[in-house]
Amino acid sequence: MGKKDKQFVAEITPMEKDFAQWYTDVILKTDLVDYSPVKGFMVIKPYGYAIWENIQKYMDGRFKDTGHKNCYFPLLIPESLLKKEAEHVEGFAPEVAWVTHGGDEELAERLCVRPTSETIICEMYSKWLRSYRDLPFLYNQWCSVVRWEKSTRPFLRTSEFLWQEGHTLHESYDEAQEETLQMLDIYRETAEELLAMPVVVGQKSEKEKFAGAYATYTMEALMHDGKALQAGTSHNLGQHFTTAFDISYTDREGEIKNPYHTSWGVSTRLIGGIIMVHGDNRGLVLPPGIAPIQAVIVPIAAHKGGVIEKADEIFAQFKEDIRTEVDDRENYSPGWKFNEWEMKGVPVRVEIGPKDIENNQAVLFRRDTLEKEIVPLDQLKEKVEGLLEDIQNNLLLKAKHMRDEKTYYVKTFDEMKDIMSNNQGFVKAMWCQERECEDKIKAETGATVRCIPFEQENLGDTCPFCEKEAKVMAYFAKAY
RNA sequence: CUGGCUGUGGCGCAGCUUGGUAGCGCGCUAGAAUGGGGUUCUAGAGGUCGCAGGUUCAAUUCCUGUCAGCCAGACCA
Repeated sequence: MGKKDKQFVAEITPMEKDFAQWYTDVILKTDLVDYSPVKGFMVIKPYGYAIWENIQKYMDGRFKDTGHKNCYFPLLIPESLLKKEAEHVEGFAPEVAWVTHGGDEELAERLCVRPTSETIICEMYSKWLRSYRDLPFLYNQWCSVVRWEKSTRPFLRTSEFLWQEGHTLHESYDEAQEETLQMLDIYRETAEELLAMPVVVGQKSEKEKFAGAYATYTMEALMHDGKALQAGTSHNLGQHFTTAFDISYTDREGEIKNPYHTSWGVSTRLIGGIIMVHGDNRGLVLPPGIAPIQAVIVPIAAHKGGVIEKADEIFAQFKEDIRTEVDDRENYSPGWKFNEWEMKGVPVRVEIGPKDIENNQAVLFRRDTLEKEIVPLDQLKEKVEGLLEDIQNNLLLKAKHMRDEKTYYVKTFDEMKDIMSNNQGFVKAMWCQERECEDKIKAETGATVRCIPFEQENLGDTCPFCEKEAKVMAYFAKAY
């Protein structure tokens, strides 16, 4: 094999060839995660965790700006609590992990590892709430939860995953509904502005809604392979839990009332979304907003006089405002480093070598378009800052185009079958909203109702799948 | 959970059919040169073949079980 053949592609399976393998190659080779000895449990390595920290930082700020406070509830939940809300247990029981022993002694009541914390939080809320003056409760926690999954993939579906879960109580249904939609909107903005990941927002079908919810709202993103990813959900839980857990308060008129309840969450799954929305055959493409390293400085011929010094100088100039690193490793060639950092998705690369120093310039490379540009040193920082902004915007645009290209309108069941077997992507179609019809679509095409979008379009009067009267327009897709 | 494939130094693989206790490439370590798209030379280190049983004088190789990974379903954030 000649020099020219030894390219990046040798490392990563092209996505057109095998998308699943591409994903696995990318996450392992870019050091985001590793497999642990326990099935379905992943180790998030520093480079992957840094992405999560950036997501956390942004979202935590948004939560606090809207009046929420963080707290922490226990990992273990007594079985009796989990069972209090009937629909909820039924939904989660099959995937719950149980603690049955403390040391050698069997516990009198087994404890489940939280699959989500509604029950334990409601138990505590019932102790805390007394008066309408105490409302609203606006709490959030950052933690991990465990769901014993049958087939797992790092970030997309793991038995343990990191997330945040907000749990709020309100006086009225309207207020709870407003909270539910407000949080979904914050999720949408996070996806679009921070992750450059366009999403469709709307309501889940009865079948797909959260176990125990009155209504579930969701944001759905479309991946490069045409599959949809549920990227975040916000639930209006009505009074289902607050009555089951006997959470009550005295209202303004002196009457005992149950409050209205919401919960909402996003998880490390978002990272899987970023990878599959922006990535290409060279590896990751990280939006500057969450990239652990926004700019990497690669010194060329670093042993020559002044090069390292100049690289350090640029670093010092950048570091306050741009997450920057100097790659001064001596044992790798510049070409090797270029490929390495491209694979790791660093948005901007600064190349600085003897020739540049002579000309008072540096070479800038942007990961999204793979373009190079020569820039005078005195404009370098502002140019990089501009590039980062530009890349962030461009990634969102590109992703929107990709999604639009893979979004279809469907008027007949045959068209739907055709799209699901070939192209794959989002399908917009009218729908009767009946469970039976939903099951049939799933069985015959593999697609599920992703959501009933807030932005409705009228495509006709009949449901193309069962010929009954259509009630709404819905998005359908195969999902992760 | 069902079906298929896989498991051999850090990574990717060969060897197994016809049992006789391991080999290649990359990486790693040391030194030197090189350095603008995965650089070259020299010298080294490193595995008992996922795990547990079984068959056999002898198992990486054959058999059984089990664990883990991948793919496709079913189920689910």
